[in-house]
Amino acid sequence: MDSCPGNGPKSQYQAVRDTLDVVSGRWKLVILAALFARPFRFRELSREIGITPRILTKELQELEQHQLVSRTVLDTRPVTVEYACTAHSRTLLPVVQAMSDWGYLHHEVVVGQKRPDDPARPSNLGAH
Amino acid sequence: MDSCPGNGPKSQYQAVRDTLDVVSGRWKLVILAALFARPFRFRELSREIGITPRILTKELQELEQHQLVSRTVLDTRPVTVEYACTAHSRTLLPVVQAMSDWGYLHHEVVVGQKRPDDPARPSNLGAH
DNA sequence: CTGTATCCCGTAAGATACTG
DNA sequence: CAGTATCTTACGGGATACAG
Repeated sequence: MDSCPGNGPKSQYQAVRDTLDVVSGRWKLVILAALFARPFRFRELSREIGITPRILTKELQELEQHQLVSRTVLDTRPVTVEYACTAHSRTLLPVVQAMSDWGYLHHEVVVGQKRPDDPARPSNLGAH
Repeated sequence: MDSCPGNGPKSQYQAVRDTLDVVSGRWKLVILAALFARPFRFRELSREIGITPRILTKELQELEQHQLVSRTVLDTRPVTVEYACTAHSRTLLPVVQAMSDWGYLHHEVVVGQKRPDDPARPSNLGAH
């Protein structure tokens, strides 16, 4: 209420910062985007998005601490681990969706052309 | 469509990455959030969000290169410079809005209480 | 006031190899 | 397969002082 009417002026920035603190780096939102589609096993996820094991481990641990991914050890032979999104992480879907949408848009603006496999802008994030 | 039905599987991650490449770091989206409310002068913006001049310069330059902020030199004495959001940057509003919303939500979840000045969740981003 | 110039540090993140 | 251990590099980002 210092300069602009209405409410929560600076806390608005703080809210953005709070979110950035949780999904910082250039991997967490990509990981979540993948897990929104379907669960993945460790190695599978690693290859899917092109991230090295070391980084993936760290990112997944941080996401787990924030209740944004679930880790399930499957009783297979050899043991496999499945990572999936959580109810809480699903509240981040609008963020990921908005970023995904904008990524397409910006690509068109900058490159001036659409991507090959882009029928009519999917939006199939929560479609598993 | 390697594994999941529908369309654009991996390009979805790529779209998120494209966006992250543009708004990376923990300042650009905060800067845009501020400029969505109203234009700011350099020093004013620096103080508003608590960022040092050096970083602010760099961030603004990068945003300018992506056509996400406009820089206007005002003929005052001494000279002042006004930064404002652009038409293109306004397309990022959903991203910033989603992040802002989630920041509030997450704060409530984690801290278990709302902020002082939070009547009913504002959403006054594009309200200038 | 609007920036720039240094100096400096912590950490994100990649490469590679290895263990259970 | 799921992860860990090092080692290394790049860069984001802060402090401070200075210039136009």
